Amino acid sequence: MKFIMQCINSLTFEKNLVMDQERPVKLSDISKALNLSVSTVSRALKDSHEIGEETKRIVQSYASKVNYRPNLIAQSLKQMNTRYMAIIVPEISNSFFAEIVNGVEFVANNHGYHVVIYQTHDSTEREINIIRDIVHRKADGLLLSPSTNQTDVNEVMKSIGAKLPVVYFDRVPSDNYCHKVVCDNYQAAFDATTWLIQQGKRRIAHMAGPSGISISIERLAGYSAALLHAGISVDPNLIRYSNFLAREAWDNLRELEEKYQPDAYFASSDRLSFYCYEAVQMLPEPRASEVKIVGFTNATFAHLLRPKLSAIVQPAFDMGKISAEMLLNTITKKNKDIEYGFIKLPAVLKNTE
Amino acid sequence: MKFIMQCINSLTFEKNLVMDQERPVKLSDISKALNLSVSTVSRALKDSHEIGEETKRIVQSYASKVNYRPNLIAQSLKQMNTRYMAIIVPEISNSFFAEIVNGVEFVANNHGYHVVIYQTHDSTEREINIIRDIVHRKADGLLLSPSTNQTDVNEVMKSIGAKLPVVYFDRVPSDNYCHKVVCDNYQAAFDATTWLIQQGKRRIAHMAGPSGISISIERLAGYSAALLHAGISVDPNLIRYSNFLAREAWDNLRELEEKYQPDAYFASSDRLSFYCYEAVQMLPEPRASEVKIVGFTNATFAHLLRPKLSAIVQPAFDMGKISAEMLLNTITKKNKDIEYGFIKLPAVLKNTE
DNA sequence: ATTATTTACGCAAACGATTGCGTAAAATAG
DNA sequence: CTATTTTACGCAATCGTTTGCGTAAATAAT
Repeated sequence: MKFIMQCINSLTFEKNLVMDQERPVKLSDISKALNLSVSTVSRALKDSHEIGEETKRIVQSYASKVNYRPNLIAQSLKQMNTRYMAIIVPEISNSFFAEIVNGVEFVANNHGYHVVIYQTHDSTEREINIIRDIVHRKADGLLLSPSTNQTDVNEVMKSIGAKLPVVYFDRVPSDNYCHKVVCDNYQAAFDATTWLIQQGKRRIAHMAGPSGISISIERLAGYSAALLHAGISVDPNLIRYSNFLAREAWDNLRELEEKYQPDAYFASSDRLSFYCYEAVQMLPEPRASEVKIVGFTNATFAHLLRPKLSAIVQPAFDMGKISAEMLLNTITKKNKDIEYGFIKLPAVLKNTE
Repeated sequence: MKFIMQCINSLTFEKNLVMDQERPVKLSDISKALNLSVSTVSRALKDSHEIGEETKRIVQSYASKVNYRPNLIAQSLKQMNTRYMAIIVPEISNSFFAEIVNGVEFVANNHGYHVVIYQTHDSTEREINIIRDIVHRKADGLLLSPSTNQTDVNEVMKSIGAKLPVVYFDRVPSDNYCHKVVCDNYQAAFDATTWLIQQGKRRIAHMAGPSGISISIERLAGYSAALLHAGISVDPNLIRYSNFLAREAWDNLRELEEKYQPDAYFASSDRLSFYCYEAVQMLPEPRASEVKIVGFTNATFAHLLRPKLSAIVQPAFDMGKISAEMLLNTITKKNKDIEYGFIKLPAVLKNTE
């Protein structure tokens, strides 16, 4: 019995081997089999009006019988488009960006587009290489959240020019000659800070992201406005800029704790939120459980933390959807008059018990 | 002054517009400019021995001057390869898979390959469509961790046959006619369960993944072996299979708590670990802090949870690296005799205080 | 000096599709 | 019944490379 099974497997295996030799069927195969020209077959398959109904039926049924799939490489070469869009994010493991990607995929797939995901790991050098490569591979469009150091990237983007439709999201350039999708960072930061104030906090530290990028600026502005609105002066000592290296954030946190002992933290990014949380948990009680933290994060399990990490949750999925829609629009009406879009979505404060 | 700036910007803008009209330079542009044939230019650029040294220098320097980049689409069409590999994962926001992707990228990029990431969101239908699309787009290879329901996927993979080199990772088929990279799930589960036993736990529930897939089977085996090794009988009531829907896991957890009140949980996946943790935290004290949990997870911030979530951490980055290396090997020595590889890496238990 | 061999390049056919144009046959118009 | 239009298809160029083969000129061998 076992021997028989062995034989069957072996047969299946050989059959597969034979099938594997077959190359994918192409237009000329169909044209030969049906005694038609390649062009007729091509047109018949796309239901052209120049082809007789009868012929179309024959071609289409034969094509589906032999499981014909057009060679996308050849199509791309001829049509000068690839039907895929690229998205560049710092890190896919970051839930915020993962959700954005999901939103993008949702829209793109519905339009027959593919999404190719790239990670910069917050390295400008990688980012530039990626952008070059995307251009090189002829992506139809790019969704971009530029990494920390913007100047070089801008240079590259300039040199690419209108050759590649681009939609910026999250971190966006300040000028208005581009498509942008963001959340209302100012309002979110204002709300978060106001909430901390309502909890009785006064010495609220702000762990900001790299200075100079849009999100840092807007979140700082919202934080400051909330303080001033509550009649609290803004203490520059309580504001710390960190890039995305753990080291820098930790140094900032340690110094804040040593010198200023804030009674609350407002963290400007996912990673900063968790660094902050970790640093505070390492403090001796009762401070560890008294210091309140609110931070930008879309991490799915943030609500599991005790004491709580209050979270500003961005509508990442929608941001992704809208970004992709904007990109598809500019891809399809290329060469037409460009109308730059700027979408701002609200973020919500959660885990405030 | 502001007016002048405006003008400069305007000028730059127009200049860019002009540049944008330029299409990318191609071989024939170079050949015309240098009065050489296209073939000579092509060969000169790849340093062919059939071209005179002098000519090569001229061509190469001119090409780099005009910033020539070969059209990858055309190259792909001609050479019948695309120099990119696809990787299919359930969810990129899952740190385990994100790390795998990073490992894959690391190796692939070093070999001039691109990595295109696809998500199935644990939908077999999506998975099949993705695989078809990957074949369609002529990826050079595929890294695959098949989703829950394997049969349909196997069917598709069969029909693809040897046309596309594939390396399986994490969740792998049982047969030996394929390349596989996994961690030692059995040993990891054994260690985790043994640790719980050492903590004095006896009624250890196992939240298993979908039955039938490799990781579930091996982890269950390790769990059972550890119990038996400690002289504890395996109670089937304490073993619950959940697919990746939250609903099912929650029902399982509720029933376990109502009927059996385990004193520890061993969770078989990232998501299950967190569901488990959440469910236990919702129990009344003192159970909430007495019940110990250990689960497979690579989440970077798992160590922040209190009470602790002990974690079995897989060497995801290395798994990714090795998978990519295996794939590159089979891509390059296609048609040669295939030697199937099976790599098993150790996982480690962390957060055990 | 004659033949054989390199050397250094060009011609043209691929790769697999798309598409403008040309043209028989069929249909309609005059 | 001829003239014109429409229908239904084929030819061949094209997208940008790569590569087998052919061949002059230059060099080497006899």
